[in-house]
Amino acid sequence: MTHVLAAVAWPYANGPRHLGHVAGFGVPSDVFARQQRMAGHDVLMVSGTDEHGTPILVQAEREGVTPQALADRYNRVIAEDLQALGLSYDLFTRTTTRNHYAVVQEMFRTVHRNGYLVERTTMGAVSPSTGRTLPDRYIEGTCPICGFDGARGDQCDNCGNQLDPVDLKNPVSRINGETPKFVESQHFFLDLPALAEAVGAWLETKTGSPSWRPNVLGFSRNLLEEIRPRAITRDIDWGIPVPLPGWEENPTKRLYVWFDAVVGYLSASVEWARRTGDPEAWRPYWSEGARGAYFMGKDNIVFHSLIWPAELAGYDGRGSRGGRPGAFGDLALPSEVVASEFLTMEGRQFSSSRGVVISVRDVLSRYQPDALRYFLSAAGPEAHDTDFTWREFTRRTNDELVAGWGNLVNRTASLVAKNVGSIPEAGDLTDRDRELLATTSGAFGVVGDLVATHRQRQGLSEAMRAVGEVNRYLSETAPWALRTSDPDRMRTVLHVAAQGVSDCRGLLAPYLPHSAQAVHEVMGGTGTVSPMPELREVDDLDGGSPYPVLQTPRGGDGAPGWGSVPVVPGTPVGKPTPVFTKLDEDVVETELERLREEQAGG
RNA sequence: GGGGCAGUAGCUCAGCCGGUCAGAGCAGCGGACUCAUAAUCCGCCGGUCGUGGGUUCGAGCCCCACCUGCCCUACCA
Repeated sequence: MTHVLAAVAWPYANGPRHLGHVAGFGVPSDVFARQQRMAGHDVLMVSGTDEHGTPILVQAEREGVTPQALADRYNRVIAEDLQALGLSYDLFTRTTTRNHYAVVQEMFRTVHRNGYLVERTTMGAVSPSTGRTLPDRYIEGTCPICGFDGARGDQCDNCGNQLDPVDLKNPVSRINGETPKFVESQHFFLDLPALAEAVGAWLETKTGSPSWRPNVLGFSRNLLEEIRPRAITRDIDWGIPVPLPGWEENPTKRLYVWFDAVVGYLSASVEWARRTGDPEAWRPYWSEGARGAYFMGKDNIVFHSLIWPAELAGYDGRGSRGGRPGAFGDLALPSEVVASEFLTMEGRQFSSSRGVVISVRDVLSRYQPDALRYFLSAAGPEAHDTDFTWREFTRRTNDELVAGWGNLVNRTASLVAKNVGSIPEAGDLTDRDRELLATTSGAFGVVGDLVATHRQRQGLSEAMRAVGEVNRYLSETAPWALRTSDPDRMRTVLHVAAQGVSDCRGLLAPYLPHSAQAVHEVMGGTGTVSPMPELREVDDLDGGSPYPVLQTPRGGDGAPGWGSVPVVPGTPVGKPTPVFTKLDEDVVETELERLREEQAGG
């Protein structure tokens, strides 16, 4: 038994999340966490909404609400969506809790005390009307190199050169059109060069690890080569105050959103522990022997393989300036950074502004969560970008999920119900029977290894192969033809088939938890085999406003392990109702039409 | 500009460290079966593995160049 921290990227609360988001961090982390729990590990899966930073501020102003009100709204929307998908967080919280503020400030103070935060004067763009930092990406102007008009502050999309916004000609704020002012400002920088050796050494230990994708490792190493100190404060009034005299009282200086967002993994662990009644319960998940798996999309790699490890190394005092850990003690760096590539939508990149988008909520309002989970697990962007199309979604659902797995459950349950009424006893097993049972029970080892090393697509394909084997077994043994000729043999076959279905259910449970539960019940089982997250309203632990959290009941009596569990003869099985809904072919056209309208209107 | 990924049957893709690796699913065609959400099972058809070089006894798998598409480049998973 190992302590496993499943650290899931924090969705940004400036709007509902779309399919690409849950393909990147959501489904893969849940498949992993569920499988690891079944395998007997002690898993802590945490996340929450990321609620600070400029985009939320801008969006709130556009809507005429406070940033907190905007964050409240989308925090709830996102939590509800993730719940509906069945993501089994032990705690899904948010970054505007007092607990989070306190943990982030403790992180800052200790890293500062250890000497890894340095103060510098910078020249940066601010909005003349508000005095806030204007991020590079919000500045537009003429490229000083190629003369292109639509260059952004950080990069010219025309010639591809990286730019410094100070050099842009005719710079204009994309937020309100005013001309930005470039002013000197004091900021704290995370001294990455002083931590580069520690981070580099940590990365080196991951070379050759089956849990690291080579491109993530390569990309991360590359980042280390040209490492520079990085500003972690901003001129903005929405964020966590800098906990130092002279700064804390200043309403226009706040910590940079990314500095606080990654600390969320720790603060959420702490919050989870405090809510269990044992405030120290988070520690085993953050100690050296624990496994810490971080899930995100590829655009987040830098924060998880560089910035966060550097913050942790600075906190622990592992950089070139030495130091010692703060109140949380020595904190373990991630053991693996699992990054997905991107999901595209009908051949185009997801874009809310261009209407190339479908929200998680929309999909779940019309389709079963496991159909979406199946598609994303079978065809998601695990190793490279992949495309979501309605045609392929419909095909995967109908031909693989419904016709392959759903039908196997249905035909088996139906045969048992009609001919016996309960799971029959097995008589003498033939070689064919043993072969099938060896295949389905043996698949646990293979699928488990694949999921544990983040090769979930292959894992699912192996699980579905087992499904195919059971279908083939039924065709070959044809129990329906034995009813009168050899009822004893029929009972044995049905017993073996029921065992095969049970095994497949277990193999698929991490991927398809909703239907695993349903299949369990169709086959006469009782109790919970797939715990589901619950949305609860809770009080802030430190006197802030109440808020919703997701929590998932742990273990329980009926929680099955990772392996074949013998079916119990005599368990009553009635006439089954289908577990999955087959999609009508016109779903494709309907959805494409919806998308076209979205683009026309958006 | 820098970095990365991909280019394998009509379609979507597997192919980990180079030696039954030329595969799977879908589509198409033919058969079987009828327990099951017209589901399932069997068989057939189908590819000079982007292009050109190189290394090797042997290369989708390694190296170089090129072509094409995509992504990241530090506040879109």
